[in-house]
Amino acid sequence: MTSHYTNIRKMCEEFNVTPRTLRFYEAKELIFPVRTGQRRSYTHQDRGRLKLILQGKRFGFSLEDIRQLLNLYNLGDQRYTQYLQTIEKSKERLKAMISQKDELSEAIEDLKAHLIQGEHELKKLKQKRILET
Amino acid sequence: MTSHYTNIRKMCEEFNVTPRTLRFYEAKELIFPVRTGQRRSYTHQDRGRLKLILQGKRFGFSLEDIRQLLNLYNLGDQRYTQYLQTIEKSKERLKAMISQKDELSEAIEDLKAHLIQGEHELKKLKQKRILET
DNA sequence: AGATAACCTAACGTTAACGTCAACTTAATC
DNA sequence: GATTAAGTTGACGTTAACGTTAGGTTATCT
Repeated sequence: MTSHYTNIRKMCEEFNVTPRTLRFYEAKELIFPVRTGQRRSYTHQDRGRLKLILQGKRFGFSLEDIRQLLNLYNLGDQRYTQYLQTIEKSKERLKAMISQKDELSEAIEDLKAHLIQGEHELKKLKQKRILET
Repeated sequence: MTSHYTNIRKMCEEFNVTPRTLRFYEAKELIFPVRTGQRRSYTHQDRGRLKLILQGKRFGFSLEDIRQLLNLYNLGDQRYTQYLQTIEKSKERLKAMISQKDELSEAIEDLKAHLIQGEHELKKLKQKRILET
């Protein structure tokens, strides 16, 4: 185990977040840096979690959603029933994500069509300007 | 033109939002119901806009983002230069949306893999329980 | 050792997107 | 015509996700 510790500053640079953000995520129990004296030391695990957190955020999950999702990645010492529940939950979430993706695809097609429309109009406007000059 | 007016109550039922929400969107200049006396009357246009607003929200656009996007759908009396700018803007947004979609797809694959993993573990746990009983 | 830099906690401030409540006006109903 | 229902305008409250001081501690550098 090459437990490679990082301080808060480096962590922030690496992921382009502020110290306040990392402390906030810790307060919300999303990451668990260890303490060296008073200072925080971030581990490999924290880095992995933070990556997932930022990814989750980018497509609109709340931190609370993400916290629950993160637990999916840390099973192993869980009890049987809890295990089942978690899997059920993540299946639901998967369904939600897929439908969100589908909706996004539709909206993209929609916007594309509008753009093509727009460029046609643009051509017409150009023509008119030439004729009027 | 079959200008079909609707009151706030029906509008809310139709789209499953509260009156407060509609008034809020109006204050933010996203919809423009006309007034019949003091009361608001929602037009066909408002309905179309509201539909787009709710769709936009579902994949994480802010109301301000949406307000700008909505202007895309109401060109026609615009001037040439503005037109160009708007199209440029929407192209950027389209790019953002596509990359968001791609990222979502990746995350979905990721989660799927984890689920499969999870169900394997589950089987193992089951076996173990049977053996232990 | 004294200054400076990096880190800490605690607590209040901020923005978006409404919720909630009070006090009032207009419309509908008995 | 009095009551009830529906709608209206403020204005203050709320939650999430941090930003922003303020004031104190610990390393590090000179």
